[in-house]
Amino acid sequence: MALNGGTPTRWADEEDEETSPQQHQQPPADDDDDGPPPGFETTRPAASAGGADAAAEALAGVKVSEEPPVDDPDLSIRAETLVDDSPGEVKTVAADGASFYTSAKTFEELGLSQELLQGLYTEMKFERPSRIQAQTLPMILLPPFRSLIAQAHNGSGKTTCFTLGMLGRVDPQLQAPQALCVCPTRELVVQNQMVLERMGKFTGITCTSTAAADYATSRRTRINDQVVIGTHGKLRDWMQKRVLDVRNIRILVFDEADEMLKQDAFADDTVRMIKQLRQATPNIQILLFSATFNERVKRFAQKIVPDANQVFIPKEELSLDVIKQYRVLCPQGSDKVKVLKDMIFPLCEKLGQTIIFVRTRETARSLHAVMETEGHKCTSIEGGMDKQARDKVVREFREGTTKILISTDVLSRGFDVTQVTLVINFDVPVERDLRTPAFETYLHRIGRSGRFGRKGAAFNLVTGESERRVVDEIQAYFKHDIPEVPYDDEDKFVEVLRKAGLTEG
DNA sequence: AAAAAAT
Repeated sequence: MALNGGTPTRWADEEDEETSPQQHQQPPADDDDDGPPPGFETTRPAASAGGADAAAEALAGVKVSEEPPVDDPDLSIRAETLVDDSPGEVKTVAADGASFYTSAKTFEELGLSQELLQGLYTEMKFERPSRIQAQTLPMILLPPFRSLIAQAHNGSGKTTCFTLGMLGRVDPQLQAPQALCVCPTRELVVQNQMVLERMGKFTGITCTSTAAADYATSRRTRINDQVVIGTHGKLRDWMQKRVLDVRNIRILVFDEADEMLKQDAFADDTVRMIKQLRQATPNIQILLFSATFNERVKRFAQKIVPDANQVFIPKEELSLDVIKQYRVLCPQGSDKVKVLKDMIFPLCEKLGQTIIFVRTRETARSLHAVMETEGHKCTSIEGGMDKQARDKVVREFREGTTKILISTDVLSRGFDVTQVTLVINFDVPVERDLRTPAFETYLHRIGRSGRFGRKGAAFNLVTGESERRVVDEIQAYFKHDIPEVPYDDEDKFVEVLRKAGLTEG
């Protein structure tokens, strides 16, 4: 592969329109093998992570004194951090150890265009930055436009951070791709494009995506849109075919970044894409956003983007308290279906919308079939379906035409439908070995409910010893109680749902 | 064995 970095490739002859006064160092090309598997475990800690654990703990109690509009628990900042005496401000020392950032109390402080501010206020109806936005937007939008690894809770406004980041950094006069956003699923691509186009409504900035039909057929068309959003397979294809010209890309975003850096095929593509873009633009700004970064992925991210500012949340504060979580012990597998039929479906009209997560595509199909034959109306989605069918199912669910959606983990991350109040884990989330709990997946799944501080509940349907242990381990990991609800007691179900705030009476 | 791509 030409990408293998034995020699530090720097195309100094390439035009460099970067306004940043600070030339970033080329990341030390230390045995920079492709992909995570070999060099992964032996990674040295990133510079800024040295002693950061202690620092993070010391700072766990730091609060921004002014209440943000979104109820977002404490963030700890994994770069060196100090707190200014003046109220309402958090000053964060940047990864270079010299400059610092002050959290933004208003959107006005961020040097945004009038058109962009108008989009925020009139189209998005935002008033002030949420907590994660206040902290990260200055890092993203103000010189020297450093890279950023940021963790924030589900439903706390991450999308706004990177969407605004992209819009804010695009030069509206330059008709060429300048911002690139990579997502793990088609559904997220569509969703992010919708958000970006709303927010940028008055800016004239154009956006296309791999889910948009225009480019899907005509391969030779060159993309002129300033923002490009896509899944990585198709993006790589576009880059190879030179449909997508990367020479002007100044900001590269990975949504659900920990997923994109996992040791699957994703990671390889992600690392390659970063290397390729760095060759074109050495000081490209890279943003890695997710609600979850386990320790391994975190270290890998720090290696891939070593000069990044970093914002992380302690594990204990990750589990969202607003989402009430329960376990339902079902003696037989068939009792899970009974719970759906007897408890969930009859109540669904009062519940808002429900997503039922299953482990395999086959279960999604068969469970859907079973419910339909019994006269229970619902839809299902899995990655094996054709694109039009997927789009249709999602569209109907967003419109509220359908109330109950059966899904594989294709929708476990990022999918944002405000009306979802209930999540059912028909199968508890497990890793590939089918025994290890998939902690991150669990958090993302239940995070489909309780968006932006609204009510939410999650039921884990449990059959057998192995599933019970998985729930126990999830409970212990997040230090969050997952009490039992009897599978055949309708009154208890109603009571629990009422307590979770989902029904009135 | 979920997911992504395209032939």
